[in-house]
Amino acid sequence: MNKKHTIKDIAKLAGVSTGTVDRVLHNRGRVSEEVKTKVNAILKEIDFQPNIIARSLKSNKIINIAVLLPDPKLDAFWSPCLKGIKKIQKEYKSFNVILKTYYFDPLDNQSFLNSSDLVISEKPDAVLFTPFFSKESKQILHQLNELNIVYGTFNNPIFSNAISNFTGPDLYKSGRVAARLMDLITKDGKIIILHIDENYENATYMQKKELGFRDYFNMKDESKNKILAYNLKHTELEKSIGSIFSEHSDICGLFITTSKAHQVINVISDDILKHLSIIGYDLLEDNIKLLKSNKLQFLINQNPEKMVYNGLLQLVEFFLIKKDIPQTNYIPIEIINSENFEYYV
Amino acid sequence: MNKKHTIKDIAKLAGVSTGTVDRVLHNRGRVSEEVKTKVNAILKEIDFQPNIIARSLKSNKIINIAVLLPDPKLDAFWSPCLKGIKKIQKEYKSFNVILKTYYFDPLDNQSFLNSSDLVISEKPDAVLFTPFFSKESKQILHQLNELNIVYGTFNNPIFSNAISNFTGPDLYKSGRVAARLMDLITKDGKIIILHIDENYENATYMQKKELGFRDYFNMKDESKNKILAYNLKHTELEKSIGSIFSEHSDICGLFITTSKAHQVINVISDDILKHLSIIGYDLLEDNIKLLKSNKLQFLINQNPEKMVYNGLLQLVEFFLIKKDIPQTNYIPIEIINSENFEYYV
DNA sequence: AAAGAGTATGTGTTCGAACACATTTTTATC
DNA sequence: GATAAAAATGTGTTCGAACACATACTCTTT
Repeated sequence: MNKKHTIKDIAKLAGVSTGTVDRVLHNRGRVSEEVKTKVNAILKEIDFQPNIIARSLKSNKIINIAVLLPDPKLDAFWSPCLKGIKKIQKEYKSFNVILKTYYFDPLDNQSFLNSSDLVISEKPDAVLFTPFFSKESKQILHQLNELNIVYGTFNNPIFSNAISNFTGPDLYKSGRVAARLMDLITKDGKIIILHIDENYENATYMQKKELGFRDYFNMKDESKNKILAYNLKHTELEKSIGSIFSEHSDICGLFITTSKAHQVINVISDDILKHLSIIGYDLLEDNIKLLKSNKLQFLINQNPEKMVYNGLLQLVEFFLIKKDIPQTNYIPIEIINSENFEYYV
Repeated sequence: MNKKHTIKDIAKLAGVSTGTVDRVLHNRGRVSEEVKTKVNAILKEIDFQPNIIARSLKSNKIINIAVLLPDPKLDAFWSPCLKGIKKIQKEYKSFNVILKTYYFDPLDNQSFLNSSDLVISEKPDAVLFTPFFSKESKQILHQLNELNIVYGTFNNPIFSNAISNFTGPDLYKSGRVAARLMDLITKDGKIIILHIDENYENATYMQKKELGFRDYFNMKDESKNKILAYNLKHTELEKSIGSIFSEHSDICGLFITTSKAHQVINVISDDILKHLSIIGYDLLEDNIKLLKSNKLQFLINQNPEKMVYNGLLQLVEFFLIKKDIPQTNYIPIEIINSENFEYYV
């Protein structure tokens, strides 16, 4: 009953030739309304799924997809992305899918534009990119739309009313997950939220994490904790952290909204650390070391590999099986502690 | 440069026909040593990778895979497995992969044997099954080996020296993950490990979780907690739990090693619950309710869907691309709290 | 040297969908 | 109603690998 149907079967059922079925399937050429309706009815009835194998064997179309992301050499957070790219490449090689990777300097918005120009000049069929700098990203989106290039974005959302596609974490939820963890592992005292980043746009979406974090605590009846937030530059970390701790004596928790927890912890003395609960982001080697030595209690994994993998999968399936590309595709917010990190690296 | 080569190219290069190339590739029929060497040299030189698309289009071999697991209607833990099965089915339908699911009663080892007999009588190419009852499972393994049926096991390991394949959690690690969580959310007091299950074999591997859990605490310098373990039957839960709590006054944490946390929590009064930290397993509806209402702090997700998906993937890839089947394939130990569960259900 | 067996190699069809091309049917125009 | 143009539909080839079948070549054996 789960028999595979072919266009031949459908042709027979509809009393037409395979060519006509093909025309109906692809809205190619002309078919009389009457026949069209009949074939479509049959297609629907038996839920016809064309054999992708045969399809991609025949069509020698090559699907070129470009991936644009910050250079992993400049920020280690991005290096797991390469695994996701390789995985897709391997799985879809026989389907004539070709991926090409382009980097930019995450501290330099001109470099972002240059790389995107290069991407666009090569006229790929689709582009997956990190909308790292929001103003420039909107510019790129505009170009891609003009040229009818399919695209997806990943890692951070971009606030644009242009119809977009995004694969990544729900930042608000991410903050709530951290808050729940923090709530469970701290007693009374102040909790400090630290945003460490000099990129303004980046800071914008860090705010979402903060909002989620605060909301969790606000929604609780008892407010055992007072929550304060700071924006710090990583170049002045030691000084800033020092002054925060001298100003507040009863800090019980730190929530670091970026992958830079290791930089923060490095400038805090062990004496103080002993009484602190710290939650950070991302499985960088330096962060994992701290997890192992119990200086850091939890990491939240944004899973860059999965982001890229899922993002690319959507694009690939759009071409291969004409699957719609969803507006947003949230990936799981993964809680990591000292005992389960190895499954995620 | 990364040009795709076909057997036709190779035939031309070697000055033979495609039929001969085919014979060399598959060691089928007879080919003179001379030609064989020559063709092999060319195959190696250009690193020939046959087009799996074309291969599976042509080969009308149907790959029949049977999946044997407890009836989800009798134990809800198993129902996510069906999603994993459907996913593989959909992805590999065009590759002529056909899956068939068989159930057994998890409380009845005869039913397990009956179902496995049925599976074997249908002579599938491969079988993925839960070795739920260990003695019977060894018997099944033996039969499968005799009949040269490829197989994989999932969910729980089976302790047999027969070469096997297992997809599932590292139970020891799972215990450690729980222990780390428990350590962070409890202060001084007793921690109770509860095994709830009437199946002896099942209990055997629950021991592994207990060992991991205990080891974590043993390896710490300070031993703030005393750990006790009990085996309970779910039919006598109320009585047993009652007597445990009347015997020990300073219980601060419960670690329930099965998916039955909801049953335990239901027989504990809210007054007592308020001072308890509880960690359980698996995202059953009843458990999630408790997570939401904060009566349960953490759940560890064994991700039945992923177990089945990964297990089946290994079998499918064995047939499709002759990929070796690994001995063990541990899946991530996922930490779930009230804020991130929705990504996993 | 012819017949036959065994070995080595070549050819042709197939899988299902895509698409170019061929053919038939309908419609418009005089 | 003949003819051309346009519309509708049918047929045949192709993608790359698998495999059945056909053919060619080699070596015995009489």
